[in-house]
Parts: sequence; C-alpha cells; structure tokens
Amino acid sequence: MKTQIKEKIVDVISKEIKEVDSLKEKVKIEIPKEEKFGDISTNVAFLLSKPLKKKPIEIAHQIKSLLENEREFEKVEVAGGGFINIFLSQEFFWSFLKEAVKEGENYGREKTKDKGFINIEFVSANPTGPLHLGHGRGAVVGSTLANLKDYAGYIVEKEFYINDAGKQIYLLGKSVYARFRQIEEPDYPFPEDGYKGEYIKEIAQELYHYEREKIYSMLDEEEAIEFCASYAKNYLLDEIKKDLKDFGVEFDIWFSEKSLYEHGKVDEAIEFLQKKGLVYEKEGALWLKTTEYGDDKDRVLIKSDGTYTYFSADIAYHYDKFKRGYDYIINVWGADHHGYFPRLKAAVMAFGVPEDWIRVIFIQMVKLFKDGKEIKMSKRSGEFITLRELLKQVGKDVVRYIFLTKDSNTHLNFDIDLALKQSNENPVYYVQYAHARIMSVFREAKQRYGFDAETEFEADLSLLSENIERQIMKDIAFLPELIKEIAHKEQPHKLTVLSYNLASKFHSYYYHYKFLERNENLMKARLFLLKAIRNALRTLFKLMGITPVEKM
RNA sequence: GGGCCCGUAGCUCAGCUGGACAGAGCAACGGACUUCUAAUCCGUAGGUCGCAGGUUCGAAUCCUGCCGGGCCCA
Repeated sequence: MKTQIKEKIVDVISKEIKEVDSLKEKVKIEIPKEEKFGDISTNVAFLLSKPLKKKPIEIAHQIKSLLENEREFEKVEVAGGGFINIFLSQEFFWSFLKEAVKEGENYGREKTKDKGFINIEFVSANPTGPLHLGHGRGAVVGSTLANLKDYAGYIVEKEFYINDAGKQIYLLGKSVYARFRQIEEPDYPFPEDGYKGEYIKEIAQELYHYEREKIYSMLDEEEAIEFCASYAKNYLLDEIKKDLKDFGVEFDIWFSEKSLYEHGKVDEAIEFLQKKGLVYEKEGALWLKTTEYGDDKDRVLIKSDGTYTYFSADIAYHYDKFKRGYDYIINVWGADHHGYFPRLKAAVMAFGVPEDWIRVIFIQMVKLFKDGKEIKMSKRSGEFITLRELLKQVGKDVVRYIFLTKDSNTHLNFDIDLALKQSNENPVYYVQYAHARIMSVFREAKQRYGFDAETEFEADLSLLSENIERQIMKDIAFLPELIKEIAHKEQPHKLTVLSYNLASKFHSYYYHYKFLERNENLMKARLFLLKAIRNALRTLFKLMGITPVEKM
C-alpha cells in the first residue's frame, strides 16, 4: 500500500516537477507516529530542495496543491519545514477491513508463492544433550522468520543440521558407556571431559535394561562405545525433536553430517572446487583459497594426517544446499560463531553464487535470572536449565513471545520470576487478553441477541466514525505491508511491537465504547471491526507461534 | 594484539539505509469496576541518546578517536 501511494505521489508530482523521477529511490513514505501528521507523510520536498535550489517548504506548498486534487487524499498539509502530510479518505480503509474479516488468520498473506525458494537452517544443536535456552531462542527466531518469509510469498524449507559425526559424539558414547559400566562397577572411571548430566545416567539405565547382554558380549570396548554413542544420539535426537514440537517448531529437513561422509559428498565438493583451481597442497595438507573471496587466510580442507576438517564437512553441506537451487539461504547461528562466517561465505562464493546468497542471523546469548541472580549454564558440567524445564514452568507462549521481544543481535535477560507472573509486567497476556476479550464479546452477542459474528454479515462501515475506530482501521490497513517489510528486513522481533500496539488500541476501544449496542446497525458495524481486529491478531499470533486463547 | 556485538528514562529495551519536540513497557505517583472479562483503561513524573570531534540545511542514527561491558580468534 505504501508503494502504491508512493507511485501515485511521484506520478502526480512529476507532471510539474520532472526532477522527482531521478530521486524516486530516495523518496520515503512514512506512517507518522502522531495523528496530527496525517496517515502518510513524505520527505520529497527535502529531496527536491537541492536540485531546484529552493527551500523545502516552498516546494512542499507547490506539491500540496498538486496532490490536493486526488480523490484518495482527503486532506494535504505542509508542516515541520517541509514535510507533506496526507490524510487518506475513510473509504480507502474499508476495503482492507473487509479483507481482514474475510481472510481470517491469513489476512494480507501473499497468495502466490513466487518471491523465491529459500532455506532457513536453525537450531542445529549437537545431539549430545537436551536443548538449552540459546537453542530455544534460535528456534523461535528461525521458525518465526520462516513463517514471515512464507507469509511474504516465499517457498521456505526449514532445516536442522545434525552434527552426528564428530568428536563430541564419540565422547557422548564414552560417557554413556562409563555410566553403563558403573551400574555394576561403581569404580569404573568416568572420562574426565565427559558429559556429566543426569540424562547420561538415564540413557545408561535404559541401555542396561534392554541391551545389557549385547553390550557385555562385545569383545572390543570401542565397539561398545560406538554402540552407546549411536544409541544415545538417537535417544537425544528424539528428545530434541519432541522438545521442538512442543515448542511449536517443526522442520522439513533433518540433515545428517554423517551422511555427507557416507555418500562421499565431501570429496565431491572438494573435487568441484579443485576443478575451479581453488585448491592447493602445502605442508602435506590440502588448502582452499578462501582469501580469493575475502577471508583473511586460506583454510585447510584435509589435514596432513588425511582426515577432513570440520570446515570441509561444512563446505560439502553447503555444496549440497547450493545444488538444491535455492535463491538464497539463511543460517541462524549463535553469536559465538561469528568468526567462522567469513571463511564459510568465501567457500560458498567459490561455488559461484553472489555474496548475499548466504546470510547469517546471529543470536546473542540468553542469560537466565531467578531470584535476581544469574544462573550460569554449562553443558559439560550438566548444570543448566533446559528448554524443556522452562517450557514446563512458564509455557510455550510466554517463552516464544519473550524470546521475540528483542532484536536477536542483542543479549537477552530472561527473568523466570517475571515470566511466571500473570500480571501486566508480562506482555504476552496483554496481547492474548485482547483476543480473548473479543471472543468474549462474540459469545455475549450470540447469547443476548442470537447474533453470530462468525458467520458472514454485512455492516454499514460509515458508522465507524469515532477517532479510535479510524485509528484501528488504519492499523489494519497497513498491517500486511508492515509484516512484509519485517519479513524483508528479517526482523522477527518487530512482530511483538505490532501485536502490542494493536492490542493496546483495542483495549482502549473496549474501555471507552460499547459494542453490543441497542442500535443494531451500530452493533454490527462495531462487531465487524472487532472481527477484523481479531483476525489481524490471529495473523500475527500465527506468525509468532502464539496461541489465540478464547478465554482467560 | 586482531575481529564482532552492545552502551538511549530507576529497570528491560524500541528507534540506527539521517529528518518534525528522542519512544514503549515495567517500576513510581494520582484517578476509573451496579457495564461486553479491571490480566483493562485514563493521567502525571522521569533522558547531557557512554564521551569528544567531524560530515550535513538537519545526527541517537553516518565517519574518526576514546571510555565501559560481553563474545570470538591468536
């Protein structure tokens, strides 16, 4: 809608002021914070100031007289040294209102998926333990971003990369095996750097129960460790999948690192780069010329002992993604990996894709607070609060919403006590309450008047003449565009702001006006508006993965 | 030593592809329930946008230096 209006404005101006065409890119259409500045404002006059060698305010007045004749614009004003503020006509908003009522939780959603084919990889936790809060944050950001891109017309694949081939998995096997042996021989040594969490003992117990004979009959200890590793990995992966599902996160692809080796994908990728002349040998190792693509030094693919580096596996993984034909890919990583990005990007660019084909969203740390104190977390020592525990304590909606309130690039302090409070310190309830209240009004309308707001009905929208009603209509009209902007800029955290603002306007509306009026036409008109609000809220909730509760 | 992120109201943070007096929530203070759910609403107060320069008609926003906190690498 903003783009439509921009076209319109530029078009009208260019009839008299040709210079505007070349500035089109820089023309900004904004939705002013303050009502008195209109529904839409633009900075064109400032931009034209230089080429026309006139004061912005003079140009603004000239433009005003041009725009005033357009019927979409009810009123045009000049203010603040050259801003042009435009008030849109009320009829303009009605079509959006009707659309919101008609389309439910898919209000404004792009109907054709022609924007592109993309992949978003997130969480990708090692299957060596339960998910912690950092993973949770990544899961929320990743899944919400996927929802946003989907809304905006992309075909999105969500992917989880399973690191099931490295040292960690071996160590996991060793740890489980040691706990297993300790059941009969309490003195059996536990590996010094092993995983100390209680869950290791649980897995060992399970193995002892079902596979005791089998493991003890294995002659080679390494074989037993490998068996334990594989068992534990599957066990933990199942747990991870379950946790994610309960958290409202599902994946399309579970990609195994191990499978890369098993299917010779690493060699395949290296060969591909070799043919491009980007690989060389030095000091017995095989190197990739990542410096050709902006990395600060070349990187090893195969070490002098003949083993692959983790980097080469990652290249193979991304080579696989490259061949799948995505328009671009997004990786959601913990911020501690930022140093790794330049070399991966370089390697990926070596395949022949543009720089922005691969994007990374970094997730900063989550610090957990309880009773005003920080709870330090460490996987090795086994001391941490898992995502599961947090979900059990606080609930999915609260965790998702709070994880979304901040830009993923800033540290997040998660205060458990605050999250547990069912009070106005907790914004999730505020937003959900708005939805519940509307549902309550609908129930009441049915009971009192036998009026079912869920069925299709007509309403005289001209009766929605209160100021707050106009404001709400405006919010609803602009919502789809704002969501798409958020999708484009990859800023899922802004969804919370949109939902909070809409809820806030509704709460105010609720307090000041009655919806179940004796005047049937007025009632219908207001219920129509309420239905649009409810659907707009549902649209936002769906994107954020929050439940639209009917009663609170 | 090098790199990345952050520093905005008492607290938690928006705003940062430059624009209208710097915003919100919570906390504080004062008001509003015979009403469709007060998990709500209405109002008051609160800020040298870390510091110093620079670019610009205009800087929280861009550039440089410094200070403070975090993370990664060596």
